[in-house]
Amino acid sequence: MKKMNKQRVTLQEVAKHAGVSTSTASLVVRNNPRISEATRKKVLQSMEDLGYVYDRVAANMRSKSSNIVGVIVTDISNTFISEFLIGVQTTLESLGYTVLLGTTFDSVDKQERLISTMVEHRVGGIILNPASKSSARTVKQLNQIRTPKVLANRELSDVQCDYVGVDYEQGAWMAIRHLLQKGHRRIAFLGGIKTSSTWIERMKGFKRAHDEANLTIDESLIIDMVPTREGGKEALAQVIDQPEPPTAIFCFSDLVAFGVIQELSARDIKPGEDIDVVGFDNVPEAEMYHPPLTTVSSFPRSIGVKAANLLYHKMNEQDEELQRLILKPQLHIRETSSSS
Amino acid sequence: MKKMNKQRVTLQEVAKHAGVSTSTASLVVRNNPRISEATRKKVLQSMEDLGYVYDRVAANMRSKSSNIVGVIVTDISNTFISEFLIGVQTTLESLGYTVLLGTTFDSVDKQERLISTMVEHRVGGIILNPASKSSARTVKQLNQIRTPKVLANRELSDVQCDYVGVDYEQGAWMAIRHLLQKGHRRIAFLGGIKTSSTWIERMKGFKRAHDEANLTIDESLIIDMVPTREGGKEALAQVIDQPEPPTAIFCFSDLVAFGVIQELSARDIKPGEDIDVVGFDNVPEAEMYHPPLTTVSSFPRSIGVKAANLLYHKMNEQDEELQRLILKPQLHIRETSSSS
DNA sequence: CTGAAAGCGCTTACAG
DNA sequence: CTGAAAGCGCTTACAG
Repeated sequence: MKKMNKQRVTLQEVAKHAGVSTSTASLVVRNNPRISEATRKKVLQSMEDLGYVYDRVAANMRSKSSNIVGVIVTDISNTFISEFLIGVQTTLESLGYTVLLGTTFDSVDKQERLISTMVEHRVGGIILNPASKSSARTVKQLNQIRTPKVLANRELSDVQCDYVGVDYEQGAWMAIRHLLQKGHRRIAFLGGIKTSSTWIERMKGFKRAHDEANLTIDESLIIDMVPTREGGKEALAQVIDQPEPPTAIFCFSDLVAFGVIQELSARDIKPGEDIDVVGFDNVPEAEMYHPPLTTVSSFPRSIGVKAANLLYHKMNEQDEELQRLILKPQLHIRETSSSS
Repeated sequence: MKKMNKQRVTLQEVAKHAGVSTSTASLVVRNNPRISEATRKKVLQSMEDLGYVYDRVAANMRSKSSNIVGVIVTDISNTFISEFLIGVQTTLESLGYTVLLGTTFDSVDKQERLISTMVEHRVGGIILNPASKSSARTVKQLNQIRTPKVLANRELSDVQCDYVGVDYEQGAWMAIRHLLQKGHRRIAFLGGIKTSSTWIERMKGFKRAHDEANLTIDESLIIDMVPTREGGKEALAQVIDQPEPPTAIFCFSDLVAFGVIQELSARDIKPGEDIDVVGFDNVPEAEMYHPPLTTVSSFPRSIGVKAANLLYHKMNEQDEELQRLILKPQLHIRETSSSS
């Protein structure tokens, strides 16, 4: 809580200096066209002379509006999220909004507090990339707040809310079908939290591809684990020493895949030769990795852009209809699954 | 600009409902201890009953304070920056502040606009990771604003401001000395903008190490280029086809090094065998890269934490003394320079 | 320990 | 096209 020592120049002082009323000065700062050119110039000159700085806080307060948007994400160090955030930011900024950022690190408690903080700060809208274990309490909280909001990357059932994300099921299906076509019959699915919609959707695709090939899934090859590099390592360790280890691995995310590959290398197992690995997200590193990682594009930046635009509409129109925007994923076949 | 349709419950209504005065209610929300337990309970109950949400905007407005801090960075997709941002965010959040985020993408114009926006939003303080080409105008703007501010990662001469960063000179010196000890005599320095303090500091270390070994620097081996993967590729291309190519490469950042390695691979030159490569930053990918990259730790997260703490002090004490916090870097020798 | 009044710096009706 | 007054939802002195 910082006390401002130096007091600001107010619009009133500007008005007095320019010899006009405060309301006239107010119209000038807001570029209202019904002010004569002469008056406008006079006021602008006074603003310059006095070093006036517009006070958006006071303005927003009185007009009961806000050009701040709250954006809550799980983890900025995750490339997928930072790309998403860039999409959100650039779009909102170009629309004249500024981003109030919160990071949950996937903690539901933190998420709850951040949502409250955002509402207390009277943001005009909220874009939320929900924590993977978002609970019934979160749902209740979200349904209560009247601030326009958009969910991104992960859907929450029972929340009446617009949503932007990728068709995870389709992405997983494409990846698995690719592996099946290569002749694999024992495919592991590593990483991700079983209760999260992002995992469930991938699982559907995983299952659908198996069903279409008349294959049953071996549950012991499905390991639920935090979607991080460490999680990937750990999940791999659990699956690789089985009597019948998998011949291919579908990873929840590229980050998980990097952990998996690292652990494979530590065991002298060569990805792309001894075992196939597929990731999800197509982060920039995937292409540069050694070996380059087969993965599914999920277009985080586009998701960000679309989420921002959607929120913008929500904020500026009384449009009641909920929207769900689902982007189509794309499979990139690289060396971790290219040898045939 | 979003108009709030549903009107909020005000503190006045809460007070009336609880049968106390507004000022008493105000003291309750601020946890002032001089309110009796009975009154407090009554008011809290009314808040609950009415679904009251504290309005920080109004509170900050009246008390002329702010618990929002503006953080302006060059690029979130850069791992160094996102790590820095995590340090800043977690620290500020634990101190009760929320972050208003701006990204300049290294554009000075954008930076200027973002600083203005932050000030107009009356942030309590600003943490700025300056764009590399920050101009005299930026300096003037920064010196004019009275908001407490801390510069991070890149120093601006002529700006009266606290600063937190790494000892880039020392880091570069360590890297070059390592290469010289390995017997290299023609070391290139690729990437980075010559006018930025981060480049200048590295150059000093580069030069000092050469001086100590009584070696002169070949200017043709120093290529100024945007510090990105692309910049690394391009810089390498300029230097590798010389009649006397370098035997080792010192890169401005790990990102540049990744570009350099990629371009080397494309030319079938093996980093760590045919040519040595050293990066700067020690991003998480450096260790995972193929081959693992020798690099210098610059501790972005610690920089973020320290910048946030420093700003916190600036905001809460009239401490006039400017501080410069310079972290010591650390050299990590890995495969791109380990064979001897 | 509690209350009535004024004010933070704007914008919003409403007059002219 | 411009002005005087009221008010956004709080907190701040100042009384009691």
